[in-house]
Amino acid sequence: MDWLDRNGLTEREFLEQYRAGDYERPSVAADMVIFTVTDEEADSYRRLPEKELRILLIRRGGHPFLGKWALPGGFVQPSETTEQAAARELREETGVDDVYLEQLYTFSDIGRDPRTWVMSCSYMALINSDKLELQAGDDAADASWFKVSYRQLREQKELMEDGYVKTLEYELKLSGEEELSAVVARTLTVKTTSTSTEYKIVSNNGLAFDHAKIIACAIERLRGKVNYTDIALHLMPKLFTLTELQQVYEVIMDKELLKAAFRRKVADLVAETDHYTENAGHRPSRLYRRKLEE
Amino acid sequence: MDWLDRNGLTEREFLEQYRAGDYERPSVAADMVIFTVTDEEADSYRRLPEKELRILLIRRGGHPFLGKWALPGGFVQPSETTEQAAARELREETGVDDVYLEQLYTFSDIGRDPRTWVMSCSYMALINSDKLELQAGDDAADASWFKVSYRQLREQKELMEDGYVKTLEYELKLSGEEELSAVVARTLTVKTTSTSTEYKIVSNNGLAFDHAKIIACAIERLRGKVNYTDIALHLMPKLFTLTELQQVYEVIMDKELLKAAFRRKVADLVAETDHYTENAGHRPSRLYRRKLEE
DNA sequence: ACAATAGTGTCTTTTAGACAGTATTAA
DNA sequence: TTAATACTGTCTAAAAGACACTATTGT
Repeated sequence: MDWLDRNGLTEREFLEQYRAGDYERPSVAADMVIFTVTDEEADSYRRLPEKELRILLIRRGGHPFLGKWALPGGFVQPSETTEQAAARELREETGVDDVYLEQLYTFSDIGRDPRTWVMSCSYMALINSDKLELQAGDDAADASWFKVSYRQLREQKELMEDGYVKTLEYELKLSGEEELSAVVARTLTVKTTSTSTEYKIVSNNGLAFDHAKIIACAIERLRGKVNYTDIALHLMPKLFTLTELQQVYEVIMDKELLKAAFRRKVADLVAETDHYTENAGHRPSRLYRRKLEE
Repeated sequence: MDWLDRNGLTEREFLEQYRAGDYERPSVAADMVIFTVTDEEADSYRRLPEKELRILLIRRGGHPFLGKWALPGGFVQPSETTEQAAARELREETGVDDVYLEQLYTFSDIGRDPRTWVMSCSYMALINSDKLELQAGDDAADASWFKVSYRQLREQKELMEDGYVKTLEYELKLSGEEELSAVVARTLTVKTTSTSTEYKIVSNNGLAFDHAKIIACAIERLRGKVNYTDIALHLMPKLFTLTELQQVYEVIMDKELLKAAFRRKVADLVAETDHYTENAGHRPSRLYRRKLEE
């Protein structure tokens, strides 16, 4: 059936004569928060190394934000989806393919890019330290992994006639080649009729664009999902001990967990192997792998 | 400090001479899944009316997809964020303002709009039946509320060398002025190294563009959040009974709940009032309102 | 021997599920 | 009186939190 529109055109005829209007269009970038977990140097030969949560940043070589650190990313091409663009950037930046990738949020504040109208469709990637090794031969001029810390600083609640406004301030600290920091405020406006959340960058030291917001968004998503999905297992190497897995949960949540309860909880996310750690300076530990079934 | 780039320009100079490149840019639309809950007619004077979950669709008056039903939405202007665009569309379509609004996902499949390169930044809005009343005087030519049903049809698991692929098919049925239906498949690819999810429209009867996917995404978000947030309360009028609230949870989850457990669970999301239902043909019920604190 | 981690057992507390029983209204 | 919903109490089962105890290694 070929329906005619008010000009008497079929759909095919309409599409043939269609020309994109002259109205302005935004550029759309795919920006990525790439997480990994690395080992800190151990204090003593007996002690286990501590885990660190790290993200990849790239020092900007041109204006705007020359010299500041930005998330890896780039503009989406007409021949690809935002997800494909993110995967492409990931490959270009880290040489890594086939990893966990999840869309986070699309940021579109006006003026977020001083050059022109640019939206950022942001993604989170999780890669494990195994894959990180390969990345030795990357050509990214000034890319570097930064240790992440994200802590609540302040909480404030202001009552209104019709509800209240709650402001939570978080401090984001990134330690690596330089020390970067930012304060991001999450404002929760609760009214009888509606609820809305807004993120704002309160202060920013060394990060480009609104990337502090994007990083905060990624950490919150990661923290939220860790407790009810197997997402954290994408940060683990092929074989790992349950203690290592617990350390990863702890570094993500920034909170200590009880061993027995933790093991019960992850029991059906992992499968045991017959391998053990060796030469650890203490009792060997069974190695596990991610369980696919279930 | 004014850093110079490799061409010896300060940031201000750079921005002054900057001109957006000639590369192609996408149009970005903000499309909305607007949910509300309405009462079905009661069978008997004693019986409570059943609740229905409904979304707003608009019949397309021009190509492409002439005559098909589409989500309310429109292109984002350079002077607004995607969220502002969504709020503007919502106001235009329903006359309603100040409601719960949440960004869902940005869809960017190539060819999703046959006219040109268009991404859709999708939003979910929840409005209560109180506000719906006002909407009488809307001028939307062919807008109509459709009852939503979304049920799993089939589950299939295919083992691979390196993991498995699980396909879940859901049937989306929309009943209103017409009967629309679509089957959306969620494909979960689980490999040792990565996990990814993909949505695909298997069949589609009466919906425009990839909107079946967007609606499926919205329902899944709504279902996911109902159990651990107070999101469902945004679908309730100012005053409501706990049974009504339970009906709303049930119609969202498409699942019956036990009364005692339900009441315990929502106990600290609501505040009791001194009002009661009247003339119900049975024992009156206490009316509650959404609790803002906590 | 000992310093460290590995791993398990069990008690308590909290939360969820199940179901039955009593209460109250309009017609 | 009756057909309906309103509301509460209590038992059980499952999950989470807390902590203590035993086990095993390399130096």
